[in-house]
Amino acid sequence: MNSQTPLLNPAPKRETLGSNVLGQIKELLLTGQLMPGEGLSLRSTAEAIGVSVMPVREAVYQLVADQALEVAPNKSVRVPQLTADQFEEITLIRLEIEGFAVEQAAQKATPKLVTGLRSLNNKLSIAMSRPGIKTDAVRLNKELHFSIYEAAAMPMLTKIIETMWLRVGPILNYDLRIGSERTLSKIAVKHHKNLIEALALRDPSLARQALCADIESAFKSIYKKQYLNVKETNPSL
Amino acid sequence: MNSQTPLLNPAPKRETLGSNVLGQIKELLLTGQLMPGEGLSLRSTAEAIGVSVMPVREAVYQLVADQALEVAPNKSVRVPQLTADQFEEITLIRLEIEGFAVEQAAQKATPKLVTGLRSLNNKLSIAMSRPGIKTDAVRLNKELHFSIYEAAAMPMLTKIIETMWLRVGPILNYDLRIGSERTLSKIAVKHHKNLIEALALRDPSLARQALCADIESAFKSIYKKQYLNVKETNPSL
DNA sequence: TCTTAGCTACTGTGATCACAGATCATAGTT
DNA sequence: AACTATGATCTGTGATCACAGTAGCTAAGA
Repeated sequence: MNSQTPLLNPAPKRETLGSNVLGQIKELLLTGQLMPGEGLSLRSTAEAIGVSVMPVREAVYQLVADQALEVAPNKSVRVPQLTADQFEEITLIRLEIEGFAVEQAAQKATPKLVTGLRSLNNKLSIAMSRPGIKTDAVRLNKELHFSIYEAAAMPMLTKIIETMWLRVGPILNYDLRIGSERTLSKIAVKHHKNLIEALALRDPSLARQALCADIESAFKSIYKKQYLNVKETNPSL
Repeated sequence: MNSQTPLLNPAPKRETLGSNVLGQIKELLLTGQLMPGEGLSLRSTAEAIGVSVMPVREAVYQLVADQALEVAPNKSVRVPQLTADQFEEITLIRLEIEGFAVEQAAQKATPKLVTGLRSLNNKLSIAMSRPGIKTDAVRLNKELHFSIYEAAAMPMLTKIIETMWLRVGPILNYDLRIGSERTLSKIAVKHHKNLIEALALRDPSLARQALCADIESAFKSIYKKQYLNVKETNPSL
C-alpha cells in the first residue's frame, strides 16, 4: 500500500505529495464540495487519495493555519461552521481587502486584461443560466475575481484574499450550488460588467464601488437564508 | 444525574505538543530572535525543544502556510528573506489592514482600554531608553499594537495582522535589536501617543492617520538601511 | 598547489506503528 | 422497557524508521 499510486497531475512544479493533497482539498473547499460542519478523517481521505496519512496531515495543518479547517480537541477535523457574526466580519474584511486590491488593479489594468475579463464574464453568464450543477460557474467566478486581484501585482495580498475565500467558499458555493435563483446570478454578472468597465476606464474608486456591490449583494442573499447549522452530509471525497 | 455541563467552558483550545512548539517558534519570529535567511533543522529544533520531529513538522507546516517560513525543494526550511519589493508590498497591506483595524477600534474604544494603552506606552518608553537587549521593548510594542487591534473585536482581522507581523517581525525587530537609534524609538512612542489620544477621542480617521505615520516611519527607517541580504547566523535555538 | 572524486553527515519526505481519548452499538442488568 | 456497562472501532497525536536527495569536507591524483 505504500507504493506510489498514479494520481493525476504530471506535476508542473516541484510539488511534494503533500502540496498536491493540499491543492485537492483547497479545490474541494473553493468549489463548495466540502460542506460547513462536514468532517474529514485523515485515514479516510488518505486512502481515498491513495497516499498515507502523512501528506494529508501536512495539508490539513496548513489549512488549519488558514482557518479553512478546524480540529476539535479530541475529535475529527472539520470545515468550520461560520456563525452569522463571523460571516459578517469576514465580509467586512473582504470589502476592505478586495476593495483595495481592485483599486490597485485599476491603476495597472491593461487592455489585454480587460478583454480577457470580458470573455470570462461571458462564459460565466452562460454557465450561470445553464441548469444543473454549477461547478463550472463557481470556478469561472473564482477565476474572474482572481484574474483581477492578480493584476494588482501584489502576491501576498492575493494570498490573503485566497484564505478569505477558503473560509467563505463552502457557504457561498453551497448557496450557488443548491438554490441560486438566476436573478442573483444575473445580478452578479451585471456587477462584474460594471467592475470590468471601471477597470477599462482605470477608475479605482469606481472599481471599488462595483466590487463592493458584488460582495454585498452576495452577502445579503446568503445572510437572509441563515445557513447557520448546515446538516452534515456524506463525506464522499 | 452526572451531567455536569460547564457553562463557561467552551475552551476550543487544544493543548497539543505541536501547538506548543508553534507558539515557541512564533515567539522567536515576533521577537526577532530568528533572522531572515536563517534556516532551522527539523531534527535540531526537535532535539533542542525535547520532542520528536512530528510536533515540529506540524508547527513548521502551519508557519509555511502563513508564509512566515519557507521550505526550498530539497533544502532546509528557513525564514524568508524579504526583498525590497516584498517589504514595500507588505507595508502597503499593513497600512490598509491595520488602518482599518484602528478605525474599528476607535469606534469601540473604552476608557479602560485607553488607560491600559497609556500605561503600556509608558512602559515601552522606559524600555526603549534602557540600554542593552530590547527584547522587552519589542514585546511591549507588540502588546500595545495588538491590544488596539483586539479592541476592534474582529478576531479574524487580528489573525491576519498577526501573520503580517510574523513576516516582517524578523526584519523589524532585528533593526530594533541592533541599531535602533533612540530617536526612532522616541518617534514611535510619540506616534503611539497620538494614536492613543485619537482612540480616546473616538476619532477613526485621526487614529488611522497616527497609526499610518507609525508604520511609515518604521518602514522608511528600515528601507533606508536595506536589509536585503542579512548574513546567516548560527541557529542557537 | 589546484582540482576532483568520493564519502560522510545532514536535509525533508513519506510510511508505519503505538497510544490515548472519544463515539457508538450491543449486550447485560435492574 | 429503560438504563448502564462494556467492548469494538473510530479519531488525532506522537515516535521511529527508511529513503532519496544535497552540502560540505576530506583525501587522492595531476
